[in-house]
Amino acid sequence: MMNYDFNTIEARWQAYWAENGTFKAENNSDKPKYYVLDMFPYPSGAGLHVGHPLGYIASDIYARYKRHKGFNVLHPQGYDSFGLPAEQYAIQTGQHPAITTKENIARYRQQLDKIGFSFDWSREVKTSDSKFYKWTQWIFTELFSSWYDNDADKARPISELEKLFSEEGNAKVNTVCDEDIIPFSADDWNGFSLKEKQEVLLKYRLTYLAETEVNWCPQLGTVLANDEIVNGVSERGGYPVIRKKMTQWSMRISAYAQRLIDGLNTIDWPQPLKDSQTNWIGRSEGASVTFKVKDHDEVIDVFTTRPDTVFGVSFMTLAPEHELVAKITTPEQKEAIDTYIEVTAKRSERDRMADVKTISGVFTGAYAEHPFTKEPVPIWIGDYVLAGYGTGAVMAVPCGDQRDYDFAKHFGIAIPNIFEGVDISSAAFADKDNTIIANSDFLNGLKYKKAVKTAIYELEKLGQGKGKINYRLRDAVFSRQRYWGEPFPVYYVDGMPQMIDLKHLPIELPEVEKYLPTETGEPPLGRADVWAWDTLKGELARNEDIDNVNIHPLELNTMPGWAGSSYYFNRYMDPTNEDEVFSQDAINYWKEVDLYIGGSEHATGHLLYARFWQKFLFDRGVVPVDEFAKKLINQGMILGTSAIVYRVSGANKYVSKGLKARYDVEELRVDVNMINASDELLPEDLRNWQPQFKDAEFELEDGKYIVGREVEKMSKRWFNVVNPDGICDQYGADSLRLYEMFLGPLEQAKPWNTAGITGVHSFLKKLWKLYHNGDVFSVSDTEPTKDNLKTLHKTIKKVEEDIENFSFNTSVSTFMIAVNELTAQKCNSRAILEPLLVLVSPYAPHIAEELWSKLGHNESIATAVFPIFEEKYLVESTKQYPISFNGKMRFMMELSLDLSKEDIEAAVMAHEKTQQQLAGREPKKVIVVPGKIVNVVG
RNA sequence: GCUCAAGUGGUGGAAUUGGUAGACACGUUGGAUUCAAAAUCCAAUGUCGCAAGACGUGCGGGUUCGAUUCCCGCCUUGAGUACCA
Repeated sequence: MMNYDFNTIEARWQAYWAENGTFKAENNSDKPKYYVLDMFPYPSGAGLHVGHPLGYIASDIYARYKRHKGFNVLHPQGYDSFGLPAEQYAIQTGQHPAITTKENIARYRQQLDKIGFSFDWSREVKTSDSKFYKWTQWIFTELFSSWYDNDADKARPISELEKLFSEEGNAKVNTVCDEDIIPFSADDWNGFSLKEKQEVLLKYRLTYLAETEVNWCPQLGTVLANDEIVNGVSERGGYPVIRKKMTQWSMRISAYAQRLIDGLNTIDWPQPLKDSQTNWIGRSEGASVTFKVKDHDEVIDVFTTRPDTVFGVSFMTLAPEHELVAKITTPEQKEAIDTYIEVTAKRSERDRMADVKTISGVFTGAYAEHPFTKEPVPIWIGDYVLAGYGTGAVMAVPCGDQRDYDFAKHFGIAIPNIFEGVDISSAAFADKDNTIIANSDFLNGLKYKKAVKTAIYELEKLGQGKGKINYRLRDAVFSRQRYWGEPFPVYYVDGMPQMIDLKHLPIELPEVEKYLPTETGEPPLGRADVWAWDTLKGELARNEDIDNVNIHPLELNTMPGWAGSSYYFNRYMDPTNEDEVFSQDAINYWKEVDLYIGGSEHATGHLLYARFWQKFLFDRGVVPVDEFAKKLINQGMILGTSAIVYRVSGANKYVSKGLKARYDVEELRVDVNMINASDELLPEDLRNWQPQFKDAEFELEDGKYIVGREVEKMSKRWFNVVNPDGICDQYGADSLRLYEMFLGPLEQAKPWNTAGITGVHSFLKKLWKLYHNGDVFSVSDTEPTKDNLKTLHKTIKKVEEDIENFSFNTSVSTFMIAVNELTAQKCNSRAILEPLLVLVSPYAPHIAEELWSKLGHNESIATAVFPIFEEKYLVESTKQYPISFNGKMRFMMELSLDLSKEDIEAAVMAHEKTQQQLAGREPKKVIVVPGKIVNVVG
């Protein structure tokens, strides 16, 4: 009866926590606040496997620890519930995505509840809930109503820009906007029609509508953002992606490029993640240089990081997509150019990336004029120049850039050398640090840095260039031709987008009979009949152009997956507020996430967009801080350990791993849940697993069938998925939690192997026994012994350090040692066993609660105070030797061995040199190594 | 190619950051208990060696009384990124 009955215990305490709202966070408290957040999951149909909860367990331990330490902890959870899989399932089955999503969420919740997390479920959010996406839509309208002021370096209301325009035109406005801005005066502005004004303002807004070249995925029937493309194919599904011009909503994230880089210095995030964001933003300093095209009015702007090499220019290269190509190509070259463009356009992004070695290009027949020498410079096109980076055109300096060099060699273009004392007969010279410029007029004899400055200065004098910082980061396309996403709060009048006022939000997703694009190529929302019309009437009434409204006055695209996840962390602070996205009281109390745990795969997606929105909301005074997460930890992936059986080719016979070399065998993956701790598979289990194995024969080694193992991603197709529910049923949630932590360092990828869980499971049984005498719960009020106290305080110290350093794996070992020691000491003293439970409780909360209540407590252990470490219980047993040298008395402590005072003194004197290095520092202890030497540690 | 991270027993991994390398756990072997199994408990388990001992943290050097830890040069693996002008 008094056995460790984890199933009953866990169910009891999970129910208790739910009933008593144990983990409900208050929005104000005398205690200091602490906000621990997990990246909320996408509720997929497959449910959770043991890899998913890893980060949740770590954050849960930390959240529970912080509670013990006296913090008011916010630890919420929710669902990123808009997304493609539910939509694709809907397309195949006709099932409404809302229904599948609801089912999946229920399943997730059930699985999460089984693990015993301390989530405050009263704050749950779902991005697909209209009560939530009302605010996603509102933030969109706020972005639309804002522009970026470079002088103030922040976003400002668009009304202030209109005022500026009406007073002084756009000449003095320093902003991040579309490139094709035409100058106008205040008078011009005031004379513009309403539509003209709207057209102009659209070029300045932080979210804007523009015809852009987008990544179009025909199979998915939608556009993708750059971070949704991996190796030239779609991240989801792996389908080809082509470039296509479409009118799309975009987010002017490029306005925040510099602040997104700078902000990284103020937050405690993993360096690799910061590096990858810095890399993605891709800042490079250089100059923009304007080349005039001979016999044309056109000019070509290029971006270069090496304006110092401007005299080395011997040709220019445009991207095949460059808009000037058609205008400047001579009649003689037209055919060759057209053919080349056609061929390049057909090559998919992937082919182009795979084939970087082949040099190709065509001469346009046109020439540019060198800004200084006025010499003609031939203009080529070539696909090594990317339309999407810089201006899509380069000034080619073959002596200084290897790609230009290869291109020049291939087409027999001149390679003038402008570097002093450098041989460029076989390769370009790109070493900036050792550059001395030659053959370059006013730049002769200058080193790199000075030459860059001088070149920019001279270009500015000519009005043909200026210093420029270029970013790789592109504005983010925000439209998706999908059904299962947030509808835009947008309608059109005379082709111009209008925002729907907050009082009419949310604009809810309409019902449609099919989830596919319409026959006319409109997004799925085009299937709904003038949806949300009632909402719109009020909006439209205030607009005099009501007669011009098109058939579909509403925006038919939906928002991308990252919309809702870009601010959800703030919404948890006040999740049920219907009047505001969150109250100022709530946001000023919680401010930001103190600890955020999630996967590193979101480095250039979610985590960048969320920082962008946070900075925008900060600019507009909605949030008090401009970085949303102070500290971030990436948990490593848990990998599956697949099990492999070896089938003799052409037979239904399976040979054990050690015998496979004797046969011609095929490898088959089988369910890992059938394999025991020594990689053994019982033939009977395999025969029963799938019909194809029913009559299988086996050749064993030493009477056993041993499988091969392979570590790979946990996935249904490899039969290596381990389900947390099964583990909870068999060993308990506490065992699962401990084992996930015990597997290895949190941030490291590591393979799962269920076999090892017996170790932590038997620890829990030993812990249980420590509080029992036979079958009877038994803890005494006897004074703890010195050894008892030493064990306890050693454990407090280590566990506290471990949690603060997020090395949860080692504290599990520490607990095991403690329990073993206390068992050996036959300790049953309440003064030891009570604090020990508090230490264990973040890791194994259910067993801790059970024993805690048996100790007579009425309150949950979650409210208990973390025990305080006292050094005196550890040092008490060590001996101290007074030692003098350099005329000063020093205190030494011998740690582990019985050496005489003389031995130690002699050893110390023998190493005076070391002592001198330590001059001024007070030595604290001596480490003694048998037969060896001694040193003083400061 | 570039950037970053990491290489420790049969396995996952420890090592107070320069101080007795291999904690803790899995696995393996032997033993106790049992009619038997499960469970539990005890012992052994880096390599070579009967032993004393020697050798051992990817490889080669260096600093140090002392190096898994610091420095230099290689090798390997993993992750990210890639014609970025």
